[in-house]
Amino acid sequence: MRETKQRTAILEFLRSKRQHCSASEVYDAVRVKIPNISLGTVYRNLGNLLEKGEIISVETSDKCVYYDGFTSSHAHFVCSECKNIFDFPLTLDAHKEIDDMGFLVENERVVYYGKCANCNKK
Amino acid sequence: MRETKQRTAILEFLRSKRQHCSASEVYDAVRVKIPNISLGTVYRNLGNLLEKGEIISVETSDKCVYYDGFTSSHAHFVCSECKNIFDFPLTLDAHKEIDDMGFLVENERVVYYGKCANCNKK
DNA sequence: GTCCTTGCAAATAGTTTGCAAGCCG
DNA sequence: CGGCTTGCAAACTATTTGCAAGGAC
Repeated sequence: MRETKQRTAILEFLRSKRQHCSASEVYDAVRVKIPNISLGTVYRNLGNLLEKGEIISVETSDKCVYYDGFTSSHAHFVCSECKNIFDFPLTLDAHKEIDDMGFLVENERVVYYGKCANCNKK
Repeated sequence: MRETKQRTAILEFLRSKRQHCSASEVYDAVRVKIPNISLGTVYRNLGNLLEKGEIISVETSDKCVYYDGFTSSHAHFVCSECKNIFDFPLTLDAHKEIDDMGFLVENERVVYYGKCANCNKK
């Protein structure tokens, strides 16, 4: 994978922004630095980075995919009210039972849906 | 929610088929019984049933959503090799810590990606 | 009869892709 | 230089939606 200013900018943005972003949010943000970058390039790079494990993705009930530059295993909580996404640590032995059956877990995605502490109070 | 033959057929199919299906698989299956049912109707009903909690959905790395008529909480394992989706029970206290922080978990989605026991052997 | 639901077809929208030009190594 | 990468725009594809006709209650 070659290092290009486009790819670097995308990765830097996702890592600096401690929040989950859709492709078009990444596009808008990176366009500040590289005004003529194209959406296609953003998608291609997000795909590459995902494949190399440099970023991860989260599916919400929205139709679009969210990307996250913080890759260490963690669970996501999606608030149905304020739409924020929160991070939580993952319980380590969650898939022990599955391992024991001979399955190889390469990746796990844990997403909780509900109301965050703040919205739940109201 | 009115009971229509379309909705009944869709739900029956998803419940009888102990497997996860995309909208178009549901469409194809239901079309055997109701030849002139439309894809739009399938999508509308899947949406309704999802909202009422009569079915659940799974996102895989594919771009389409899979539906499941077996609604009791369970985790999914998606095999990257044979593309099959396996069900596993969920550890019950997985989100205790999140509850304790005042968050309300209404729904949880746990998906493991990797190689199933069979493909892992090869 | 009311109004939710359907079939149809057109519209959306996120994402992917083909291609010629550009740039990294 | 070679070939991965880009910008652009057109193509795709899953899903949604407007509308008039149909059917459940």
